[in-house]
Amino acid sequence: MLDFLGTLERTHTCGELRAQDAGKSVVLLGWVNRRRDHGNLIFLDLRDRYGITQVVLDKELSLAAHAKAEQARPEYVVAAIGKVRLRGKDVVNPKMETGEIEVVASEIRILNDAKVPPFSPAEEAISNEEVRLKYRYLDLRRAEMQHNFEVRHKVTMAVREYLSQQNFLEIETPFMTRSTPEGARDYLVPSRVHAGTFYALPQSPQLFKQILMISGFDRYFQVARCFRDEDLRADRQPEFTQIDLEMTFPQQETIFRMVEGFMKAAFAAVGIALPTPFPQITYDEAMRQFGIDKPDLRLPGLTDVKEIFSASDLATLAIDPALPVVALRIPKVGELSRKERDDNRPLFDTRKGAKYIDDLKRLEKSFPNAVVKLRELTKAEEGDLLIIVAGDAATHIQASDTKSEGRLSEREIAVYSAAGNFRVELAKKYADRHGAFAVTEQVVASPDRRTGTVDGSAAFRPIWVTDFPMFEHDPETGKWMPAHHPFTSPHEEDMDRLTSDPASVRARYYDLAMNGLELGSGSIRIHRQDVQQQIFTALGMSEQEAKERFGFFLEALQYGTPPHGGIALGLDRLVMILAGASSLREVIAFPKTAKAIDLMVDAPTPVSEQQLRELHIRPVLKD
RNA sequence: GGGGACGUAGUUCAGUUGGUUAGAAUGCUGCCCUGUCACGGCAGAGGUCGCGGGUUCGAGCCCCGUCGUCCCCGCCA
Repeated sequence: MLDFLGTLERTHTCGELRAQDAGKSVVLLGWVNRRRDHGNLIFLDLRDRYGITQVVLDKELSLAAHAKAEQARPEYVVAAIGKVRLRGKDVVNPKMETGEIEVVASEIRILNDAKVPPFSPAEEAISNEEVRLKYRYLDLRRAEMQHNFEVRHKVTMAVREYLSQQNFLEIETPFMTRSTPEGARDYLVPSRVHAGTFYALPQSPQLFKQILMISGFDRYFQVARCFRDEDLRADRQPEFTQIDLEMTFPQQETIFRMVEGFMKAAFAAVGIALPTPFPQITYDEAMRQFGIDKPDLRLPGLTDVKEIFSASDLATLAIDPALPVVALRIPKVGELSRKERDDNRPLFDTRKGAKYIDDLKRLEKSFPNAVVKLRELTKAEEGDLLIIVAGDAATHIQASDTKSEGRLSEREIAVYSAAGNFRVELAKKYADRHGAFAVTEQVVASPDRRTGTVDGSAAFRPIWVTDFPMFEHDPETGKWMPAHHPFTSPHEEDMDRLTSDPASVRARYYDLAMNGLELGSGSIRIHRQDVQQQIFTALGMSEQEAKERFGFFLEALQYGTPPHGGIALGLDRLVMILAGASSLREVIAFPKTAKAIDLMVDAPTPVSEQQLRELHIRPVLKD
């Protein structure tokens, strides 16, 4: 039989009571975490968001309460009414925050029972994700998940607080908006009122926030939900949250200072000191030094080692002399066996004409001096893994390769990114050996974060990546495509090369990366209609076409648009880093599977004929 | 769209070269137990080996297909 709550009110949470509360009469309400039944003596561990407190039932002291506790099972919801008692010296539990006390119950009320759960929220060991997602409410009861969402809340609050202090206004923008054929696939919402037309869920509030600048709001931000109908990854969900902001009259540095400010505040909110300002690197430098546009600074970058080989050496090794020769170094990995090296082969991308040398012993036999110089240049220490990456001479530079004064060509990028991706893969694989990632885990797990502030300078390595190329070359169509959305402003001094040498044009576009993860990106926008038109022209988009796609926006641009710019940061990814999680699903309350299914509510589902008819939709199903 | 890993008790997993009655731990149920805290002891229940087809005297194991979960490429900022 279940009991009524009656007028009972909670006096303390289950994580609150300490030695100095001994003697107090208390009412605890919570879930049965565990029950230890010793016959005439029963221990109930009562759990809520705040912690766990041991409740004792002594048959001799209270027969009725003891009898109730006998019926209690894991995840029952229970009220314990009684007195706080200091535990005897030999039964103090130092592993529990409330371990110095216990509550001697005079009355137990079972407020609700529970089916036997498919897995226990009391266990730390995690069940398989399919089960976790189906029974998400049980999964979310686990201490780890409760902690993740506390982190998420604190980070969000700190960001809101900081931006609000800096005069930013939080303004909401529509979920039901207009489909724009740029970027990702849209999620569509059919209109009932207008047959055959659709709203789209926003991939980001991009155009709205720019229009808010035109509207004179000066500083806008939003904790904004975004929707993209693309295939998922561990760090990609179909709906995700961005800290989206935009401001008028900014220099790039103005935006950096804002973001650094709220990042520092967000980290401080969870007890981590993050030094500012963040370092900066240009896109080209990032590619040269890390082979990737989201460098992980916790490990050494690439080293240019072309000089260690003579021209004839390069020829002997079948290395293309026109392309970069770089070394990657992973500390403390030790010498790899033949088998280990074989196993690593699939991690290297040879598709775009890059190759690598990982057998230094063999190299040393023919080129002893080169290896000596290699060790010098890379500052390698004993036991560091060194691998040389270069262009394969057998793959000839194709006519489509993009050569432009001062910029990296496609094939150069191919070599750098093959090296950069290999570096990342090997770093993941040998994480136990180099220990650079463990530093982050230690800070995340540090208990000192609750009481004070932990130094996060080695564990969290943010970096601004600036001056991305304005255009990307599409080898299939031979056309120049916008590397970002087409409202990104080019550098003013590169404007005259828009059509003559598009590859050389730098965008006023920047990314914030941290620990090898892209946290966010933004840009200084185009505020002049004539410049916008030039960009469309450079992209081969006719005036007519531009009007059809973005007419409303081009119209707005003509009514006194101030210079403006902004950024959007992935809140989920930020929280993921701070929670030490390896998937976004750990920091999103109700996430979707890799096939974009919600296993708990079972969505998506078919809908009734009637609903479809009202929406003027007829499904076309493949057999 | 493509590649890979996995799918056996509620859960986590083992299951030999294809062989007779599919195991362990944990959870669950019952009984016992006054200082446990992952309590302990005894007894017990619990299986469509994801699903469908095939090979075979015989399939959890081999083959084909299919579904689901995860990771990656493509895609996506």
